[in-house]
Amino acid sequence: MTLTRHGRAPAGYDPSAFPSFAVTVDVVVLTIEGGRLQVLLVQRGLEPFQGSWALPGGFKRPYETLDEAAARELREETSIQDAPTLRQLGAYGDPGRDPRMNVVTVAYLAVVREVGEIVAGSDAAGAALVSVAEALDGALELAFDHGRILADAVERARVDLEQTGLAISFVGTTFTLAELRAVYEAVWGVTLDPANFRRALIAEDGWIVPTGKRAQPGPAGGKPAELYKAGRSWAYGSPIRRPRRAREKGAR
Amino acid sequence: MTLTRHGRAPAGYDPSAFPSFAVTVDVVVLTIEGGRLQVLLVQRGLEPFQGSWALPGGFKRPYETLDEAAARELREETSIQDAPTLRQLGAYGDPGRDPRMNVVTVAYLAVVREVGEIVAGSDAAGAALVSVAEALDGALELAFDHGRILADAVERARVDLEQTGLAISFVGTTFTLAELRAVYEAVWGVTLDPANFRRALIAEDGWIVPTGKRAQPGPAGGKPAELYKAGRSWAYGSPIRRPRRAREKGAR
DNA sequence: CTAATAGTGTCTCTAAGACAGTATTCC
DNA sequence: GGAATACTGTCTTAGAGACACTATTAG
Repeated sequence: MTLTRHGRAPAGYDPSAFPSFAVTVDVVVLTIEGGRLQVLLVQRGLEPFQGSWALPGGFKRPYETLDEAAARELREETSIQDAPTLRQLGAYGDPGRDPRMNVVTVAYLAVVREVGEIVAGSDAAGAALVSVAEALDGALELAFDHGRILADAVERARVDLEQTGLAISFVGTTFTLAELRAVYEAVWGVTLDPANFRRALIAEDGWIVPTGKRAQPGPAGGKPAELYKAGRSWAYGSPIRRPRRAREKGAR
Repeated sequence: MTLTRHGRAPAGYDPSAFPSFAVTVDVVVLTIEGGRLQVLLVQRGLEPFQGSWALPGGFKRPYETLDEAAARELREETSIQDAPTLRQLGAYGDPGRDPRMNVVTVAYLAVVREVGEIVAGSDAAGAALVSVAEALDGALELAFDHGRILADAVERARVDLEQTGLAISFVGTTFTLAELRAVYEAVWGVTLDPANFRRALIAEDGWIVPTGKRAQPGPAGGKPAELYKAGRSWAYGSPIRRPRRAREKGAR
């Protein structure tokens, strides 16, 4: 048979008439630690990428959706049971991206407060949280095209931080305004004015709800910060806009 | 063999140990005609979607990238030889999305000034430009999950119109400000003030460059509009921001 | 002439941003 | 007390938006 105009096989198709692929799902798990954006990477003992780091991932199964496959991979490799912010980044299918076989991978972005216990697998030489800056500047050898995927994921996180309520996924159920501000500062690489940040959040109801409790001050002291929980408005967007003229991080 | 922790087959893998898929590429071609956003759809004579409309698309081949596959499909079905704005939307792999076989499709968005001659294929009962509003409100029966893909494409276009220089892809090499404004109005479904629109574009150099020529007025008369060409700044973004409080289209 | 479209000038109001000053903690 | 962090109040300014007005065409 020949391929039809649409490239799809008609009703009585012959499976040998079109190329077949393995389809995998890779997950970029981002979190904030020490005021810096971090990504979860695993190290594998397998050729031809022995010793290099890779994103966690695995095969899609025929009877699950892509979203379900990503959620399953996340559950299998971390102690994260439920990641509401698991979102698709895109598909990567360059020929030769996996030298062993014909693989199209679909990348996902997950944003979590903490990674928790990392589930050690049989073939994993290790797994670690790595600074995104380090992973992207070439200091770390990344397998496949995972460097490109990671770069795309970070760019997506920067956009979503402004367009969606992604920010609260980085913090716990209760948080201080300084913690929330640190999320924006780490992902965007900027410094935000604490006073204006607060004002944007309390200008309208729905962003933050006071709990009445206070956080413990750090070792250097300071006034104890109020603890808030997230309001309903995060379902629709973010109260903080990305600064047009980015103030360098650390500048004042 | 068993699947490894990463779900990938190790060096001496057995191809029968993981599920295989057909990978297709579908292209959402958007254009503006008559002040309305339109999409290119094809009608097919094949079961089980006989009589329904679908996005143009076809199989990815092993030795091309996904981007190349999308560009090839676009060339094969329209007279568009080169679409600089061909961008990936995402992957769609729900089980059963194609009842005939196991298919993961990767959707692309192309924005063009005009579709030109539509290349008729052997199995295509027809091809047409259809209003996006009509295609999405259920008036038209769309095959597979192409309704969802189209909805995602339109949402992406709305975002990219603000974040990137997508707008000039909708117009020709020279254009009037009214034409350019119509792009923003059609995609966002809003009415923009012509005066403020002009001001945003001439506030900085780099957005529009006067050609010295003037367009012919329409049948209703009016002052002939200056013809401009696009400046360099469109590579980095858009001078027009999406209105926060959307004025209804047609309101004044 | 009127209707229609292109283009100019100007006013108002909001929100971003800068920053001085106060409150409460640790040392 | 001083240093550090949390929080409040206020001023300035850039930009979005509204809209009156002028210019040039078709009929």
